[in-house]
Amino acid sequence: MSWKRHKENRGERGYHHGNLREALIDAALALIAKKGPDGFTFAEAAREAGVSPAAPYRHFRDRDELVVEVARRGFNRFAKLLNKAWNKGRPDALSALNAVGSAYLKFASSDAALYNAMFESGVAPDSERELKRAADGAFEIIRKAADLVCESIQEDKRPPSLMVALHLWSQAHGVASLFARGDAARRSLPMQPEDLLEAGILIYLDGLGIER
Amino acid sequence: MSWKRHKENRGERGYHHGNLREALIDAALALIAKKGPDGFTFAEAAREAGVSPAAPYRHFRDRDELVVEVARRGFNRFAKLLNKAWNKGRPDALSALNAVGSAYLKFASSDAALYNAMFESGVAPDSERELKRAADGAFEIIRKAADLVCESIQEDKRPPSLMVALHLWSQAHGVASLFARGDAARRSLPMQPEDLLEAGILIYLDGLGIER
DNA sequence: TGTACATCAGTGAACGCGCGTTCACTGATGTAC
DNA sequence: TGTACATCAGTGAACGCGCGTTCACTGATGTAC
Repeated sequence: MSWKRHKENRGERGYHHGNLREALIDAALALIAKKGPDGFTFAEAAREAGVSPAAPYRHFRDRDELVVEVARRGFNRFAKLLNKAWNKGRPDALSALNAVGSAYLKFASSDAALYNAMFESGVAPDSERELKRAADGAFEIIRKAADLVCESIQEDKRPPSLMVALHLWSQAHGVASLFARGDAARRSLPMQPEDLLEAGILIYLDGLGIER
Repeated sequence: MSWKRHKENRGERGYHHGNLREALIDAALALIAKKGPDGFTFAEAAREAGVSPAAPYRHFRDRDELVVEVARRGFNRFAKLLNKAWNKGRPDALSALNAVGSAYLKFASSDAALYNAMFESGVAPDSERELKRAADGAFEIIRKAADLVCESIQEDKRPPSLMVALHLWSQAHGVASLFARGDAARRSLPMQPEDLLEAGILIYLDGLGIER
């Protein structure tokens, strides 16, 4: 409840909330975490934020707009985390790529509400301009990683790095969404998801013929 | 509306529906296809089946039990299709595996309602015994494929075939759920999802060191 | 073959509930002069 | 610095709606004798 800091730290607040928009997003996150991306309601988010059911309409046209905003922020945060894990490809491409993989799975499991909103909320990724920008921003990290990995392949054998990026993404998303999700639909796995993904990427890179 | 065949082929039916259970499952499928796995209601399914809102309770304890049943059937059908595509590994392991991959994606896109119920409905896969059996049955095909593929690898380099199966599954699921889904959340892709998956599997198998 | 009876599947009316949305409103905030 | 006013964010009551669930019921079906 970040808005509390703007006012008194007690429960009371004045007629104006002060930061309702943020509070609604927080509430949506909490509710998505609890009940999945379709299981939360506008009214409930308002209640959680301690505000009348009509108040959210000052900030969001409807429920959908709120979900899209949550997803957008999710992608931004996701991009930041992946970028940090990538660390400009240091100390070497392979280690950095593995770090990205782990960060991917970690995000999917510990920020399950965001990940759900981003990938399973049913919103069309291209429906909103800003949403698409944010999603592209996250994918950009994976592309950069694929680029660097491809550079170490002999030129005449070098695959299109976009394809490599898509392979990496779908492998990571597959592991995340089957075995590393943060909700009840997670499937059990006789190993750590991180290890499964790391091994898969390693084998794939061998297949590409990168030297290591 | 398979029950119609049991009765007259006209719209009328007697006091008893004749095959309400099936009709409700059909209705659930249609509604899931239209609105996603969380977007359908018990009442609406009843209406669609032309029956009073209390009638479904004779066949399903609640909404959830109906979704689980849909998912269970989905896995059974999925297993059948994959098995057919696998065709006992003929003419050779690699071709058969690719056929399985294509069948996987085809199912995800043309039976999107089933696929959604199976993987994104929020039901815990292990919550229902029969659901788990059905899901295991589908995975079993992938395991068989992985086994055969692994056999052609020099024994001292042979990876655990369970791991290989999990890699194949997550790769296929990743592509399916990002790029080959049959609903509005499908992401656009500058190539055929089948080709993306096939290329990915090929590279992966190269990395495993199978000869071909 | 007919009849009595048990079982079962679907009815329809009713209930309480929470949701989405609207409306005229009001209290707080900021700004022009 | 004070005051008048415009703007804005949130109120609270109200509405219509569809949902889930229950209930005593009733019509159809099957079976025992």
